[in-house]
Amino acid sequence: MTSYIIIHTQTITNFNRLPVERLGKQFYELPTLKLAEKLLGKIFVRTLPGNITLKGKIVETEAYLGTGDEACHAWRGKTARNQIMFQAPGTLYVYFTYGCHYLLNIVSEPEECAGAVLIRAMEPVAGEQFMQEQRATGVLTNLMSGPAKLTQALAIDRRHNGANLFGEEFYLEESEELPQSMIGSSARVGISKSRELQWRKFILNNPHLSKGKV
DNA sequence: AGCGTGATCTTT
DNA sequence: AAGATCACGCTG
Repeated sequence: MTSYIIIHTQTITNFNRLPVERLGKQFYELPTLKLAEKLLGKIFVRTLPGNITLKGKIVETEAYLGTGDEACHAWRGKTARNQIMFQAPGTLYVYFTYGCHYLLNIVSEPEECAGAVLIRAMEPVAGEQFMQEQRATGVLTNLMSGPAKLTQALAIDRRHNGANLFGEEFYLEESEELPQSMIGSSARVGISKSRELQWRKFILNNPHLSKGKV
């Protein structure tokens, strides 16, 4: 009799709070190209000191694979720069390029096997005010609509190379499954090698995609 | 369409 | 040691 009442109460509490699940390690244990698609629609969460929480929905990704992909930093093997790409799935690979930009990748493939998914664009979901200050613009579609824009909006830089998505500072939230009909593919942007691979994945018609291609 | 900016990798 | 390239973004 008593236990029945407790169960009833818990049910109502859970219903009202609509709990959001964080994605665990098994989520990242997918082939890189598959992971690049499954990441679309997921919510990337980044917390900062002072109770600041920034959230963005991933809308554009690119797959990079250590073997058979000359555009991948690790295609020739492990170096000081690319060693993070050989770590466990769910690790963050952040690198510096063009003298002023940081790019964010989520490491894929088993340890000692290089692979990663570049996060190319997000749609702001929370913390827009902080992002607007970081980016020095008020235009929402210009906050995270590019791989270097989103690291600036989220205050991500070389300090975060090697961090992972299983703590309080960074994690991914589950979201509704995205229908395959909403996913587009194209060649990756800004590379000269492996142009034939359609390894860029994006949510069709989303206004927060990076500029240039459809 | 052009350029800044600096780390990384390749070639001499 | 020198040179080329670069998973980009902004101005013009």
